[in-house]
Formats: sequence, C-alpha cells, structure tokens
Amino acid sequence: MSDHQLHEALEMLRESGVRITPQRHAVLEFLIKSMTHPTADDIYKALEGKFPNMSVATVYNNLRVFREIGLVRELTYGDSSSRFDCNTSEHYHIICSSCGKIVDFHYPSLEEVESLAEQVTGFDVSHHRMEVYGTCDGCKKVKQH
Amino acid sequence: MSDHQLHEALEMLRESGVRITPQRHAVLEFLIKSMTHPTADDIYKALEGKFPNMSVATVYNNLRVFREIGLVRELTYGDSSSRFDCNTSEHYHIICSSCGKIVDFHYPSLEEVESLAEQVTGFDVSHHRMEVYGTCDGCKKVKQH
DNA sequence: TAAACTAATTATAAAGATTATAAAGTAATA
DNA sequence: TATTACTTTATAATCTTTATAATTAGTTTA
Repeated sequence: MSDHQLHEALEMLRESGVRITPQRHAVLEFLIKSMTHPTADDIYKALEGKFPNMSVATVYNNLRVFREIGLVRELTYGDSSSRFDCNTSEHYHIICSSCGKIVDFHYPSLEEVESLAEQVTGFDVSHHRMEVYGTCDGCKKVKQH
Repeated sequence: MSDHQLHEALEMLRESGVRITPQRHAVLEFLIKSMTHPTADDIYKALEGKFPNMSVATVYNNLRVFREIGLVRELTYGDSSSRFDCNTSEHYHIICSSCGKIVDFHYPSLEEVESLAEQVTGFDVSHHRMEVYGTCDGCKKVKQH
C-alpha cells in the first residue's frame, strides 16, 4: 500500500525534474510510512542514524520541495512547530488536546461552507481547513485514575 | 458598540481579580477596536507611541492573561506569528492567501462533524476549528492588471 | 497614612523553529 | 572531460515567544 504511494511520489518528483537523492528519498519514505504527522525535527532525529552527516536544513529544504510540488501538506497548530502530512487525499484531522495525537477521519467535503463564504465575503475560495479537538481514548483513561 | 464590549471585558478582568493597568487597558482597547486580527508585534508597534517604555513581554503577558480568562482567542495560521481575536462569539474566518487579510463570516456550527468524529475516533470532542482560504476582492483586481 | 504584600512591568537573556548564505559535493549534460 | 545546475552541509542569522531577575506600581492592612 504505502510502497505504491512511495512509487507514485517518486514518479511525481521525476516529472517535476527534482533529483532523487538518498536523503530526499529517505525523508519521503519516512513521511509516507509514518502514520503520525511528524515535525521536521522528528524526521531529522529518525534519520540521523542512517545519515549521520545530514543537516536539519536538508530536511527543511526537502519538505519545502515536497510542499511546492503538492506532495505534502504543512499543518500548523498552536504548538511551536509545523507538522507534515503526506496523505494528500481529502481528509480531516482530530487532535488530542492532552497528548497531541493526531488521527485522520473522513467526512464529505464542506462545499456548502465554501460557497456561502464566497457569497458573503466576495472572495474567490480556493480551499478550507478544519480540525476537531478533544481527548483521545488513552488520555481519557489516564484521567479517570 | 465596541465601547460596550470594552466595558464588559474590563468587568470580566475585575471579576477575575486581574489588575487593570494602563498598559493592559491599552492592549485590550486596541484589540477590541481593531477590526483586523493583530499579531503581538502589531499591538506592540501600535502602542509604542503612547507607551515608549513598554516591553514586548508586557504585550505577550497581557495576551496570555486575556486568553486564560477567555477574553481573546489565539489564531495560529500558516504564517510565523499568532494572531489575536477579541470576538469570542461563534464565527469563522476567511483568509486571503495573497495579502493575509482576515474577514469574519457566520455559519451555523458544524455539530454534525463533531459528533461523527466522536463516533469514528472514540475521542471526547471539545471543539473544532475551521477556516476558508481564497483571494480577496482587492487582490483579485490587482491580479487582473 | 505608612508599611507590607502582591502583581505587573521592564530589560534582558534564552530557547526554539525556521531561513539564509557560502562552500563543497554530486549528478546530468554537452 | 568540462561545464552547468542542483543538492547538501555547516554555520550564522532571524524571528517569535518564553523565562528570569530587578524594579516599579497598585492594593491591603495595621
């Protein structure tokens, strides 16, 4: 499943004329295989075993390249650092206010909101973003004790 | 209108046992009267004429106090710095991807999304957040030329 | 009102995330 | 092979936000 996704992503890079270096490949692979939504630092730490000389700047550079191509989305929440999401298919996120865990969920796209906003404000709407916040199962149990 | 809002906000501060200092009053007043959603730095710059000795830390301190009381909401968008919104009534934002302008709009709360997310993920949902992105009227015109 | 206490402000430093720059390395192409 | 463009590394710089300590100001109490 994620192998197929990786393959497609590499294809997109090639088509865009972006070189596929070992570091770039590793960052991409880690992003696709990770089910969490890692920060740049998460990725850096995860790969420093394999690439002891890799610089943080390389992680950021590659994430920027991926974002520009449309391969990843950058998620900015309240906390200090951005998170990166490789799943570009339509989905929303629910975030645990207690431990920061992020879980995907699906819901039909909120087109009605977009068209209303367009009418009311006179903007040309391109997209929207929505997240739900709450307490995850694990944190609920911890709180009960 | 905003005088009334300022009065109510000051009342809330008093009830919470928070001192109303000149700087605090000025930050609050600026937030309420400004129709934009300023960053901490915007506020700092706007008030440095009146309070030449005011420190940035004071602005942040006061914003934190206001947030803790529930007087303002902190908005974290893609750009580097947080924005602060004094309008605590239910509403959503539409943001211009080109110039960063933020406009409020109203829409019935998305309770259905919250309850579905709750069922699917097992979270206890507390709230959600949604923004619409697009191009504002001004920027549309600029682009046409 | 004066003394004591508490909270707020200032000035400054520190932390953390991200971006910029220059030099060195690597791949692609003619 | 020589040239070119792209990528990485190392490092410094920037920017936002938080932390700390000292000072100031406001509030309470005697």
